[in-house]
Parts: sequence; structure tokens; C-alpha cells
Amino acid sequence: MARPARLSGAGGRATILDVAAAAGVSRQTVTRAVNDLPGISVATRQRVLAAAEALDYRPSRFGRGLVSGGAHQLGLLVDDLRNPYSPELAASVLRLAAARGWTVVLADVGLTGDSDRSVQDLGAQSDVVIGYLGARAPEWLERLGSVPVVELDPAGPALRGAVRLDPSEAVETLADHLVTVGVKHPLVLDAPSAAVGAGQPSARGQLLLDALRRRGYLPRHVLAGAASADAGAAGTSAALAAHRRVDAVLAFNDVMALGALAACRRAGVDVPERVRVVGIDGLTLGTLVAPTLTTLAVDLDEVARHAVDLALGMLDGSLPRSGDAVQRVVRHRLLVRESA
Amino acid sequence: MARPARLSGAGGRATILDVAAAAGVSRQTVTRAVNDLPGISVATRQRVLAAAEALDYRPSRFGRGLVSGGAHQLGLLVDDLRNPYSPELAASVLRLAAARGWTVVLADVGLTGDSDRSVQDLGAQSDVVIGYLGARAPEWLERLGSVPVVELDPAGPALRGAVRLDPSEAVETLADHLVTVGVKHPLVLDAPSAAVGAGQPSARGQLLLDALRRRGYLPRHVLAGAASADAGAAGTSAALAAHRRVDAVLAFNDVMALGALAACRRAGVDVPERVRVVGIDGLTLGTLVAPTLTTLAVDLDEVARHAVDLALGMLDGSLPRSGDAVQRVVRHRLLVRESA
DNA sequence: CTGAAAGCGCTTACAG
DNA sequence: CTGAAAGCGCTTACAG
Repeated sequence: MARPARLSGAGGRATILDVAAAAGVSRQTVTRAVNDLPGISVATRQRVLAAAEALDYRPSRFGRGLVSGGAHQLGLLVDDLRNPYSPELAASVLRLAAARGWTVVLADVGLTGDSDRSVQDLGAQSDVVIGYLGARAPEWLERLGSVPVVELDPAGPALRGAVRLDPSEAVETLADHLVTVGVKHPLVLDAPSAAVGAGQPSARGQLLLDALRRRGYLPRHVLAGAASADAGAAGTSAALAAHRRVDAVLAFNDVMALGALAACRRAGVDVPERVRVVGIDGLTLGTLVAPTLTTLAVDLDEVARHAVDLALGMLDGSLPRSGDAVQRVVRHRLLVRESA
Repeated sequence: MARPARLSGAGGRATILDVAAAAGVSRQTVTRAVNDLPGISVATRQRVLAAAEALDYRPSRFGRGLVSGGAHQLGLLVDDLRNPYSPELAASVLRLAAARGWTVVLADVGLTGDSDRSVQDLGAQSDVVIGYLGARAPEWLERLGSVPVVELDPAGPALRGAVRLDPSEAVETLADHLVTVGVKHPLVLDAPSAAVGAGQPSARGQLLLDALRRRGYLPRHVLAGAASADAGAAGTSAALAAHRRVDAVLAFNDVMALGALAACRRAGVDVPERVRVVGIDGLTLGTLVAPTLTTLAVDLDEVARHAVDLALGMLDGSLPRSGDAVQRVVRHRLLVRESA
């Protein structure tokens, strides 16, 4: 099905003028036919539509957007869709965006080889960007260009808008809970963090350790090789073998906690009877396993709501592009399920 | 931080002419400064950038795209990001798209209230659309407009390009496997399907039942209330209680199989010792639980590769917009892990 | 180093 | 019912 020869558009694509010529009408009439506008005879409309079809005509979104404004496009930057955290957040953002009639461009910096390019393209296609920048925030903000940005869970000081996650209160509640249920020898199953020195506890890990120590515990600290289920399982297996008295595993996140759960099962260690397991994040995933996972949950709907709110304000100029006025905090809270 | 008063752009947004006026230069000079082009003095560049900053100038992606073509934008339509199947597919598509320098607009019809609108907006913003249309394919193709479409796992006959999933061979392999390991009383844990009558087995379910019967089994068929983990767990619990001899649960998908796994654990039924559990899809999720999930896996990277391939061909005119030339088939294959 | 001209593809008034 | 004109915001030659 080769295309007719002479087309004016770039890339050999037909433009409205090609259709007009083929149908023997003006471009305005093509617009009327293609956009279902009134003021055109049935016969003409049919002739135009036939010509459009034959030329495989598709209106340029740029031409259209230029004149009619076009829908807002929200850029969403996630770290790795294969990690269940990202899609849950994306789902929340998508829902809010769709409710406003915005479209969402998605870029994944954990997935693509050339993440710099992805970030740059995202900035070019978006009216506003929401997402995780992590340790490379300064560099990537540069690449995003001049769009307003709402950073989620920023690793450092907030350079633009920001929604911060704060687990500190929930960590205290969790520590109290562990005391109450009689835990004696807790273990913090930590993940490496780019923000601290190698071998050091992550910010979350430190929070957990401090809360436990304040209650008289002498918590063990295990630094897994990565924030993955496999690494969580390996770390747990080793720790259970080396320290028989461990009776609670507090993981850096839910995915690692799932690994801990699997390791316990393989070691024939009952959860929560002999060892309690706790994650952080509150992923739906934690409700699909048995025992269901106790976790410090963050309400991603709330995170998304704040982020979109801030983005909106920055976009319409009612909020500045950085500073305290574009900062929000969302606190984790303890979700006691079966595993602890 | 209120904006300066008189701005020519729509929505009060500054245009290149506003910046030019503020900096006392021509629009070409603004382009040079903003796009880091050569042929501009340092002093002028700084003055222009300052003016741009002060006016909160952001170049219109429409204006830019119109003249320089702009990156291709791929529309991806998923059903529900909260279902782990969607993000795994999205991850594969995103990776391929990014490698080509395309951006991806994502719409989720299972999530948004006004899915019709989402579909329509997606069509308007995309050069090509890949995705699940399900039972509403005819209607939604209409809404997508004239963009090329590659439908994934179409429910009916392919109306445009299509990547079909074919579990039939893997189902036979699975049935043989069950015979080999000594399963006697298998149960098909099915999900409701819009394509068949209420209470009827889904296409997948029928495939499983047929393969089992051909091997002399008298398989039970349980239709869960939904294709969810909870429904899978409920269906499994009820079946285990009613039919003590059931020694294998073949679920409609992995998520339901996870529910079956949880139900077995709660009932104190060992997997795979007493009951074997099998899912369909091959989600990563199945490797995070213990026992790991045996499943009929479909390679989503392969699905994505075919889909992007077809999309590309339809876009550049080397492939027609529908018909056998734009159909691909991806087969499931049995992935034996711990649960069966 | 800087600016005047042309044009990307479309839609929105307006005139016939 | 149909078409000539103007303009959306930008960049790419080209001229000075």
C-alpha cells in the first residue's frame, strides 16, 4: 500500500493542503470535514474524508496545538517500573491527571540506557514534571530545562517544588509496637544508599536503629547488596543462620521484606511466630502474600495529590518555582498486618 | 512572584516576542540564547537569558515541534497499572521507545473515570498507539482517530495491527507436566470473561479444561468473582474445603495464583507437596514469593518488540494499517518453578 | 554578531 | 455551503 507520490509534509507525511488539493477544496473545508464541524455538505464531507483516507492524512498535533492550545501534558519521571513502587505512584498520578484532562508522558530513568536523553526529552514534551530525581537531581534539573518541577522524596535539599516523605513518626510507632509484642532481638535489613558513605546505614536505616536503641535494644544492622527481594532474602538467610536469636527483621522497603519472608519460609522459620517481618512503603504487593506484610505505608494518592497541586500552582504562577511555599510533607504510618 | 503584566501568549504565558521586547533584541537572538546556538555575544546572551528568566519564558513545544519535527510520541494504552501485568509490559515498551528516541504518553483505561476521554486524548497526542483495547476495541479505535494502532492480545478479530498471545502449546506442555508429576485431581481456577457468556469458562480456561480432559482427567472448574488475588484466594479456599482430593490449582493468571498460594498457606496445605499451583503470565511477582510460582510465561519484551516493530512499519508506510501483514503471535511457555 | 523574511500545519474569524 | 486572510510560536536560512 504505497503512498501517492508528491506530499508536501516533512517525512513524506500528507498535510491538510495535500488533502485539499486531492479533494479539490480549500483547507478550511478539510478542517470542517476532519473535525466534524457544521457548515459543510454531506457530499463534500465524504469526498474530503475519502481523500484524507487515501493519503493517510493525520493532522499534526503541533499545528493543532499551536492554534488551539492543546491539552496540558504532565511529565512523570519514575525510577524503575519493574519495581512495584513506581507503578503504584504512577497510577495515582495518572488518575489525577486524567481527571484534569491532562495527558501524561512517562520516562523511566532506571530502565533506559541513555537516561540523560530521556530526561531531556521529557522536559521538552512536558508543561510540568513530577518525579524522582534522586542523587542526580542537580544535573537532571538542568536537562529538564525551564519546566516547573516537583521533586518526590528529594535526596538532598529541595531545589524546586518538593513532596517529602517522612517516616520518622511511623518508625517510633513501629518501635513501640515491637516492644509491645515482645520482640527482643531486632535486625535492621538495610539497603545501600548513594547519599551516605559506603557501609553506612541509610537515612531510613539510621532512623530505625535510633528508635530501637532509644528503647534499650541492641539492634543488629545488615547491609544487603541491593534494595531487591533477592538481596533481602540473602541477607535474611545469612543473619538467621548467624544469629539464632533474631526475632524481628525490619527491612528497608517492602520488596526486601518480601525477600525476608521467603527466606524465613525456606528456613522453616514461622512468621510471625518466631520472627516478625516489617517493610516500608505500603505496596499492594504486601497484601498478596501470606502472611500479609506489616509495613510503614505512605499514601501514594496523597503524595500524588500534593505533587499535582504544587505543579498546578507553579504552572499558573500562583506559586513560586522553589522555596518553602512549594514543599509538602507526607508521613508514613504503621500498617499492622499479619507478619508483625 | 507575580508575572509582569502584558504578555502576548495565550494563558498569560510569555512568548519569544515578549522576551525579545524585554531584552531589546529580535526573536532570532532569543532563539540563539535559549538554544545555546553560536553567533551571539556573551553579554547579549546573558541579557536575553535574564529576561527569559524574569518572564518565566518556556518555549512552546508546539511552535518548536511544528518547525523542527519533534520527537515521535508513542501512545501506550494499559488497562490498570495497579495490576502488575501492565507495568511489566509498559517497562518493555518504554525501553524500546527510549532507545529510538521516542517519548511515551501513557493512558490507563482501568484507572480513570472517563476512559473514553483518555483514549481520545491519547490518540490526539500520539503518532502511533500500542495497547490493550479489550472488548471495547471497535468503539475505542473510533476515538483514537486516524493514528496507526497495534492492539495487544485482541479479544476479537484484529481490526488494525495486532500482537496475539497464544497459550495453547504451553497449556499442552503443562498438562503433560502435571501427568508426569502425578497430579490426579486438577482444578481450573477461572476468571469471568466479557467475551463469553456468564458462567462460561474463559478462552484460557477452556484451553486448560480441554487439555486436561484429553489426558483422561475430570477437571473441576471454579469461576472466581474476578481476576484478583482475593477472588483467587476465596475460590481456592472454598474448593479445598469442598473437594479434599484437589491436588492442583491452575489459575487464570499469576495474580490469582498468588491468591491460591496464600489460601493454601492459610489452610495449612503444603505447596507443592499436597497441592500444586500454576499461574499464567510469567510476572516477576512470581519469583518474589515462596514457593516461587510455576507459570505459563509470555515474554513481554518480545511482545513489545513486535508491537513497536509493527507500529514503526505502519508509521513509515511500509506496512498496511490492518490485515495479516501486521499480525504477530507470541507463544507462552511453561516456566517450572517451585509451586508445581 | 544581529535582524528581516519565510514558513512549519493547523484553526478561527470573516466575507462571500 | 465554501474560501481568502490572518495568525498561533517557533526555527531556519539568508542578508547585512
